[in-house]
Amino acid sequence: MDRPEAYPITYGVLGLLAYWGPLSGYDLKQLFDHVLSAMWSAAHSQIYNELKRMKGLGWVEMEREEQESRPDRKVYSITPAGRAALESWQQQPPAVLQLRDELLLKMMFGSFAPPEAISENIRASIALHEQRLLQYRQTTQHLPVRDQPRQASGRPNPYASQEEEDIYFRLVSRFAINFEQTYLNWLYEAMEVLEEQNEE
Amino acid sequence: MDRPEAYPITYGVLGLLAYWGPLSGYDLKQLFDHVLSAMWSAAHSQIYNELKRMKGLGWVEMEREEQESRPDRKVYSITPAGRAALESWQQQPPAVLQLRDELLLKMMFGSFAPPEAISENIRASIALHEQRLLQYRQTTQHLPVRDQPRQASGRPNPYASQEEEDIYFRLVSRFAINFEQTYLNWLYEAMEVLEEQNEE
DNA sequence: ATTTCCATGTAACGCGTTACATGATTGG
DNA sequence: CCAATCATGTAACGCGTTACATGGAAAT
Repeated sequence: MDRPEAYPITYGVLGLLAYWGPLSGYDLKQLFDHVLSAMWSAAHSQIYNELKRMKGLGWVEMEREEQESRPDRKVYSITPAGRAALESWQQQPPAVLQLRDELLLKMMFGSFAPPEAISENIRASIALHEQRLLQYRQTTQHLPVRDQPRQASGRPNPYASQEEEDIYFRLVSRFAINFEQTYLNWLYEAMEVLEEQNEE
Repeated sequence: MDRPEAYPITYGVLGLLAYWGPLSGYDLKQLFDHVLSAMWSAAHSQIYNELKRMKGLGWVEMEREEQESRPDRKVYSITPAGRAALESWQQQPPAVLQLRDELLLKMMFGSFAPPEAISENIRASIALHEQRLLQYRQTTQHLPVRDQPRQASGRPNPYASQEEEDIYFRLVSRFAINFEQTYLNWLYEAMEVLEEQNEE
């Protein structure tokens, strides 16, 4: 059977190139951390690998920007073949969501831990998720400028206008915020339940 | 630097053995699918590997139950060393939550897809998560009987009574349900937003 | 008749993580 | 002074997934 030539993370990189325009590997890492971290994370090493893979597939092109006293920026842009691949991917059923959360796992077996250990873990988790919630609410900071050049062949995206494009971005941001709020509510509730239990 | 001798999934198996009592690899797979799937999934091949690893560490013991016309059941139970490892794990800070969701990734770049493709993906996702929500609401079906034998050396769990143990189980179940509800609400909202957009 | 359940494993493979490697510039 | 930012890669490693392997009993 054929092995797939690309994976979700490949399309994550490709999608960012389609949406944000030409970007370097470094830029892509920033975007992953600030925009996609809620649904798919990536190490910088992996991003560079995906760029190499996609260059081999002809989905992206690379142009070298020379710089002094720093490594040259290698700026990647999506090709027509890349756009076709992105569209084709969109028409295949997505893999099911996966959640991996060691805190939940520890909570599940909380009865085998000293009560202080659990409380401490919950406290740390609250701090973490409060911070994330803040970050999601002001995502637009620290993002590379979106610079989508018009090509001679017409609009690069045949499916949506600039405004319509933002609908998706807003929807996904909303999800990230909803999720963090739900998680935090649960953490606070867990904290209360466990405190009550300790008093009795 | 030392490589860790165990991973979250190792402790998932270990915790189930501590909580549910002696279990076979097959039982453990059922429990993972019905109890832990919300926070950590596992293939059966991996469970058998973890059991092997833990036996090498002395964290579990195996007893063979002979059967006719079927492979023998190998029933594993946790050892005192295993309990110590579980408790020690509980006192270390948990790794941060990770979410991987290809649907969200596709939504992010929804402007590069034919609108019908997105709607179709959302519909399928709604069906999936409605089903999961139902499952979480009636989890206690299909579970192996919990059979925690009293040992000569006293209560197996020094931290919590039977009733207190269930608090954690209930808290985590509650989380799974909250999560699915939040996800579903968002999916329905996304559906509406996209339908409105198509009408204009 | 065919799917599901019971029951246990091995083998191949690669995505994703962590660590290694380098080095000038800027801000606190 | 020291940490962070900018900037790009390679190497090692293994967790986790998918596929392979087997086969009787029971249910639909």
